[in-house]
Amino acid sequence: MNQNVFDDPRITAVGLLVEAHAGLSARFAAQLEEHGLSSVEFEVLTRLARSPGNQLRMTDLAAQTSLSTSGVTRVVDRMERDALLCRRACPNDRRSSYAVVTQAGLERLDDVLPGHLRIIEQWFTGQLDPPALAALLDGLRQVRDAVHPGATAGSTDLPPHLARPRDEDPVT
Amino acid sequence: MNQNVFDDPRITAVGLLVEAHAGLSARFAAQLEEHGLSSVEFEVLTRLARSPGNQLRMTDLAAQTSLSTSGVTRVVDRMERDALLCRRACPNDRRSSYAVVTQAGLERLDDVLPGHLRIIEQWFTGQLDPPALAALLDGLRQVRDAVHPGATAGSTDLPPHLARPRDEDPVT
DNA sequence: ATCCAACGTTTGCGCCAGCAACTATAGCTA
DNA sequence: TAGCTATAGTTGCTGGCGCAAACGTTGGAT
Repeated sequence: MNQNVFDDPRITAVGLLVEAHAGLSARFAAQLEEHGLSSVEFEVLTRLARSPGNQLRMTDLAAQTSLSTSGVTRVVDRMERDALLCRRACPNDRRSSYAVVTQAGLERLDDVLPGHLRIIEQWFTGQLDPPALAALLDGLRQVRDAVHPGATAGSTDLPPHLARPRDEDPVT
Repeated sequence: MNQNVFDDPRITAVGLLVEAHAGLSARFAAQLEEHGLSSVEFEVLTRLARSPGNQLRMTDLAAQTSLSTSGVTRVVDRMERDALLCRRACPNDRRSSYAVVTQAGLERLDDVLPGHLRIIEQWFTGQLDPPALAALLDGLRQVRDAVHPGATAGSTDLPPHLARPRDEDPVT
């Protein structure tokens, strides 16, 4: 085993990405926990809250998160028990059901988001001057586009899966 | 709920980091699986292989990975069963034991590393021209140094799994 | 020498997630 | 209409992991 392999700049690069991600994720999780949310639950809340009618079908929710459909079933179970969202039958397709954020869920999100944004700024975006941040984000975007097929979409936000015009009623 | 919140550039930035990381991780996992390794096992192998004597104490291994000590116990159990490493009593401290990579473990690593490096180059470092890559890595390093608990020692009280006052990370 | 607090590791338990099997519905084809 | 296949969601099972308790060990204090 050649020791120098581990000094390969490619290994170093991956290490930086992984550690930056892990460090940020840990900070997020710590703040979310103060509000009684897991990272997954937070992601579910945001995905729903930004969707038309504050709702998504279970399958679409699974596609927008890193969860399988069975994982979504169980997260939604827990969050429904905690009154953060509720299931609603789909009128057109009796196989489907929507997960809909409740008022309590939206309020929880309102509680969490300011601190969440503050953390991003404190530990991530605020760590670099604007040109350096822009360069970082350009690089990340290029890697993301390469590695995440289907993530193209508008240059807008997280959900690459907006390219999933699954159902109708475009509210916003 | 204000819809514009989700278009906040800070949210976008985090989304890019998370998706780039998730995409790369998925590629890594796919290749590792071809060689019968999980990501955690690969990390354990690399951490041990680059340590003096190809060995680390369980606690130190836990500090260098994202695992708790109990997690390390179990991953070492599995890898010992698969003959990728073995435990060895610490002569100076009978509480401690070393995890030592076996020849088979080193060979497995040799099998995996070329493809691993190829994947990094194909989907990450090779996606950008050298100056852009340097800028990306500089940015990541700055964020890493900020969020990395070891680098910000003494400033905050962190959850136990974040508090890693050790020399954990010879990677970068 | 004894005590005791801290340490290293393992183990019991519970949570969470994925896979695959299952049920129910939808939609096409003839 | 009947039949076949694809789809949406849930559930049984399993494995991985963290927390906290347990156990042995260490090293310092008295």
